Amino acid sequence: MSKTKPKNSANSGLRPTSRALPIALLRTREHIMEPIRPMLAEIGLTEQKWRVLRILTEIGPLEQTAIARHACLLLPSLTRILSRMEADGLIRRAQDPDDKRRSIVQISKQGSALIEAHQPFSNQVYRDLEKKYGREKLDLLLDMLEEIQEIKF
Amino acid sequence: MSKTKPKNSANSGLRPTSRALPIALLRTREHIMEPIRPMLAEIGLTEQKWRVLRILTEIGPLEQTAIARHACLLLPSLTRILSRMEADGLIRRAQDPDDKRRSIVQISKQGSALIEAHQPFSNQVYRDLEKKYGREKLDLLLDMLEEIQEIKF
DNA sequence: TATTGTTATACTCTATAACTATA
DNA sequence: TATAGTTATAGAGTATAACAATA
Repeated sequence: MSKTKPKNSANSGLRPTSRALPIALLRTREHIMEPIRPMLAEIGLTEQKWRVLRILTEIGPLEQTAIARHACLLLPSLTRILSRMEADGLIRRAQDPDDKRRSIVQISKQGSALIEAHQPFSNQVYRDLEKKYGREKLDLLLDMLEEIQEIKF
Repeated sequence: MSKTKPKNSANSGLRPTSRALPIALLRTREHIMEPIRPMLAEIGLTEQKWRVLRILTEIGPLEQTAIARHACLLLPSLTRILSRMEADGLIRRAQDPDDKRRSIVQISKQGSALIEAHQPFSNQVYRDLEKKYGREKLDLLLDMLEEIQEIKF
């Protein structure tokens, strides 16, 4: 019934790390990613590249500043990542004719094929999570996470 | 009432990224970290070093394998991080007399002082979050995150 | 034989600033 | 003047393997 308190020494008034949101989010993410990482390693994609492909699949052709925002990447990082992905044939870049500073990034057939080939695995991981955690609770959690992201600090 | 669906092209049966838990967790964490990062930069700590200090404060002297697990770091990364932190006087390492393979890491006075000096800021960020998001909801969210971390995949 | 931690290596990401081209 | 993206650079983290010391 009663939770065991950490028997610590110098913890004067600081929340335990399990109740510190940034750390809790990180640990949860690491835990969730554990079964997913071997799959990404197998198809030779970093998590970052994977996110870029997912976002391009979801939204469609997109300028780089927007991709960086959606994928939680800095623009200089994205530049390098996209160069490599373009060389690997996963995406294409084209100058925006209306604003020549912009370049529009689009997923390639090969990139789409990679996403599609992975989809059964991804869905299976998700179903497993639904089964072990509960569909409604998972849905609620995703709602709650979205709501936090809308807060202005 | 009805949620607006993303008007995308090739999104055949894949969850939107906002409903993919690893991405949602990452975005939420980035959003939360935004006001915290300038503070860390000011005191010259990376997020990783900050986590190590927090964990040592919470649990007390700890061997490196355990720190790595709690802080979501690989052991080789931790080795380098601790070397630097030891040189900077933030932690101390001592060989475990009972098992000479192990080394026990302990936070130093200077490290504790850094944590303490930061505490008002940390608490303020947390209160701000409670105020804008709701204390009960935040507590529920932390409970839910802890529960996910206990799932066996 | 297995475990703790270190070292080595190659790759990747982060963070910041300076820069180019365009608006 | 401001913005989109690139390049440069220094620092840091990731991932894997090999290793030494100890159990």
